[in-house]
Amino acid sequence: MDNVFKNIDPEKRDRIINSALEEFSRNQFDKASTNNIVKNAKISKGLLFHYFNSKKELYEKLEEFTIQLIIDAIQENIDWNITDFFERVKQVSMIKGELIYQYPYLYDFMIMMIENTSVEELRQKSEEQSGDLVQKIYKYNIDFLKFRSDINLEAAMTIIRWTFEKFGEESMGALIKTEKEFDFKQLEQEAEKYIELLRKAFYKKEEKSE
Amino acid sequence: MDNVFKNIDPEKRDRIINSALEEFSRNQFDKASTNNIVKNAKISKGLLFHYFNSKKELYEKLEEFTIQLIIDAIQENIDWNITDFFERVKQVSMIKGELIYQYPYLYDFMIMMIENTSVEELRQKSEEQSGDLVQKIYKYNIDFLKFRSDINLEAAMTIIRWTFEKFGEESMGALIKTEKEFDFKQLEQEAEKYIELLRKAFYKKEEKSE
DNA sequence: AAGAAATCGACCATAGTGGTCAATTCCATT
DNA sequence: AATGGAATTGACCACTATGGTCGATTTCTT
Repeated sequence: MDNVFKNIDPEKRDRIINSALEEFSRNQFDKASTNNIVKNAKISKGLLFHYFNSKKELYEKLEEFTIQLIIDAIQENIDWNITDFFERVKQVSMIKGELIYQYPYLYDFMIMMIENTSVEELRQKSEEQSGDLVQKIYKYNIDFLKFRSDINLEAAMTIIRWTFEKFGEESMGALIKTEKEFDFKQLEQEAEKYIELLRKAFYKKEEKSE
Repeated sequence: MDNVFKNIDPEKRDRIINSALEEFSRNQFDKASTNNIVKNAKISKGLLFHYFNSKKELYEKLEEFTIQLIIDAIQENIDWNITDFFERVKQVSMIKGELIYQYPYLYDFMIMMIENTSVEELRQKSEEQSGDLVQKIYKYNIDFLKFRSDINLEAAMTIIRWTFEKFGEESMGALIKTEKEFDFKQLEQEAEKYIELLRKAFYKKEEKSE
């Protein structure tokens, strides 16, 4: 991001980022209000336009930022030595959770971004910015022999991914609604329930692994 | 809905409903524009406010309408004699598909509605308007004995439901992006892939049923 | 032909828009 | 303490879009 913006107090920086993420994920570009953004970020109008020359530029910088953030988080936090598919999925979910904890509207913003980007553009951007990372996440160094051989592997992996995505979305939704404290222990326990079930369903009959 | 509005040409009625659903699902209430709604519905401003006295009323009538529409569709189209869980899920998905075909923004509107309604309100409304229908959908007259007895039944049912929801969402997303014709055959075939897999995973080892 | 119902769209006061810029505050260096 | 450059403010601007009104016009019914 801009040199000026990069070197400011991180707490203020995150306030601005979060405020902008929220506004842009709730409204499409035209109706997103810079007035709202500065109000929620608790800065003046002038300062925002000092950091970014226009609403458009702010949005574009925000796109770059989120993409880079996610790529970095994955690259730095996945343990590629772990070969169990469920552990990999769990790790990705954990990373996602931590990101959302810091930037609550990151996910919504991403969804909106993807919706407004053409298939071809997406493919290209993913290649440019992340190399083959997206392809690797759920495939690199995974021990697929653990899966039952009589099932459709691709489909099974998709279902597992979907389950965790839905689980995350619903937990998040419930969390926002009840406004309760984030009970990490309970969440993990519930996730484990689904993991256990999917292991039973898709893995070969138990033999001690390793 | 309003007597005046109820008796008009259904084609025009749907144009208005769809236009309003789109606008309200894309923007939160304050930023949703009645100007946009009338423009896309191809009616005059005056007519909209002849049918509905205010933007607020339009929105509330729209809420009622969507809820009733969904309840009716389910009640009239589910075959409660079919006891296979996957068939039930399939039927619900089909109903959803047909509704979305007629009202493309119905789903988004519902999501937005649910997000903006408190848990307590939701529980109450569901009870009032649908009785125990919501509870029944995936439980009434289902032959649960087909499921493996060594797995968590609740969790398995949830995964199956989630899989179909995700499948629907992704298909819909892809459809909008590619703007290809709706290839129903191919879609059903792909869905069948997941059904087969989940049957293998969660049902008891095959014995001929019936 | 007449009266009623449906439909139109120009019009209104108001609120909100992205962006500017002179003025102020802050702070490191001397 | 004094200086000067950087950070920060918010009143201000021309402009657009807002929800809603209402008299005029068209369409329908008898």
